[in-house]
Amino acid sequence: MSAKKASDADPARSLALLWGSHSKPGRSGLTVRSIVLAAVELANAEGLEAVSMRQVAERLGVGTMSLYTHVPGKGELVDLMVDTAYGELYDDVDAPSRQPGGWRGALEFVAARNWDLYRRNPWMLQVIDARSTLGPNASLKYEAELRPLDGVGLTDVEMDSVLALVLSHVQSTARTAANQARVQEESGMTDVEWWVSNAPLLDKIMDGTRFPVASRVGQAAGEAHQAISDPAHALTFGLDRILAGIAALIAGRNRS
Amino acid sequence: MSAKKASDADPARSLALLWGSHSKPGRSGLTVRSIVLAAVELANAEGLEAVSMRQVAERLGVGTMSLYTHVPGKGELVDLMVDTAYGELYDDVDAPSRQPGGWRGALEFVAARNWDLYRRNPWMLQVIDARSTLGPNASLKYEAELRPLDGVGLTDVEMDSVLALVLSHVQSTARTAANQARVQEESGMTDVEWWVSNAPLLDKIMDGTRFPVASRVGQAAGEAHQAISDPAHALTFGLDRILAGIAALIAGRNRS
DNA sequence: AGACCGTACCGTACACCGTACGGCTCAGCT
DNA sequence: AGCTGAGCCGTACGGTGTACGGTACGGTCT
Repeated sequence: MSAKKASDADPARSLALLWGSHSKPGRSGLTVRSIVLAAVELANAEGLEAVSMRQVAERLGVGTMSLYTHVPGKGELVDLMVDTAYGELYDDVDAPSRQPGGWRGALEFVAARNWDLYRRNPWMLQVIDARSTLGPNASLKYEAELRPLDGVGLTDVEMDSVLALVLSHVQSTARTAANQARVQEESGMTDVEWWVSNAPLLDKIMDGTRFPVASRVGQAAGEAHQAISDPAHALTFGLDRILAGIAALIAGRNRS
Repeated sequence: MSAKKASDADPARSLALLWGSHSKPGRSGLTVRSIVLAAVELANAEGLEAVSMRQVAERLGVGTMSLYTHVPGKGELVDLMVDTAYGELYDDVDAPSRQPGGWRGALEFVAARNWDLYRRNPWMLQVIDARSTLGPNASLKYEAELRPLDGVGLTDVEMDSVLALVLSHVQSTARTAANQARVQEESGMTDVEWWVSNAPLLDKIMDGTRFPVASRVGQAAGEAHQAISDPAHALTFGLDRILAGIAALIAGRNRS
């Protein structure tokens, strides 16, 4: 009944690896660090689905099973990949706080940095949803992103909620963008090309009789964005609304 | 170079299946409909990863390869599953428009219905990100959700952006909730249990010296939600901010 | 009634995945 | 010089999607 499904990471093992000091070069140059780096490179070059133990090993010129001497399993390896990627985010823990524009400028900076992170490492979006084993870089990220919200009039719980909302928006938009890019790459067709090629069929489907508003709005949005969806626009549009909503909350807190 | 990666759906085939009238009972009772239904049941009962061609076939008391007579491949099957699930959403195309509270009440209704959809069919969250082949039910959904936004002062493009923002928020929150539930189920531990059991280690990590704000806020949020994150709270908190931001936009449009 | 044929059905096979197990090789210490 | 323990890895198992080729049956025409 308590099935251990498949390649799930053991949180305790991951934590130990994440915070431990692994510096045993071995006799064929294999290290936890080198394995994780190879896996990340592979993920960015050929997508997360290409990250198999066999492929990572091959990239390192090493037998598949050798990896298991340094890493308990694939799940833990993925946890390590995530924290490594988080390391790119901020130069130091006060980078967001240093931004001009107060909490608003800081949140815009945080959103932009996270957006860049996901654009550079699209594989994270397929992985984050699994769990969040908090390694050193993830912890630093949390601290760095919370600091500019400290002392603006929000409660501690509200600070967490506000940050979570902004991050959730960025992640969701980045996911859409990544999927769109992937589909285009796989099909070799841009959104526009796909749309015009399937237009006759879609016209029959989306006839203005049954779906008047949808066909009108879909048409307008499609022409405006030259695509089914425009992630960059969705990012700024959504962020603007969200920040306005947050500003109202803060104003209310400070007024009372 | 133009690699067909794995089990990706061919959009054209999916569209044909989605809109076509497939009603050929075959000689062992096998139908596109029955296959899709079995797959959805399986996904809800044992998770999306349990939906393999073999398992679906077994559930139907049929050989694995027999499915391929009715469905081109797994990708297309998943597309069919998604549109089937969308069928649960609204009784008719004017259900959201009938809600009290104007556009705001309608959007809250839309958010609630989509939230329920994802809670009932968590597998959709692992699938949606793949692509969005628009079947009949998806089209009806789009129309139903846009109608209450028609004539409130937004441009057509803004209507699309506003709806996308709300749906994106719900989906993102539902994803977090589903992952949390899955982790708890797999580990047999609630968030609280996990937290207290890993507390000593986490205390050493999140010491108030290096991460003062994070440890303080994390503590407060954890105690308030009795979990690492509280999806239900995140849903309403975020929706409130977003709707406030949208209200500001609409007010600006109507003032000018 | 008998023959035919298209389609539904399915058994087998292939290439991939994660990883358990057991054996080999060699660095470093005694 | 000899031993030991750790690094390394070849093989094997059960899972995946699906290509291929063969079987068996329902409906139609003679």
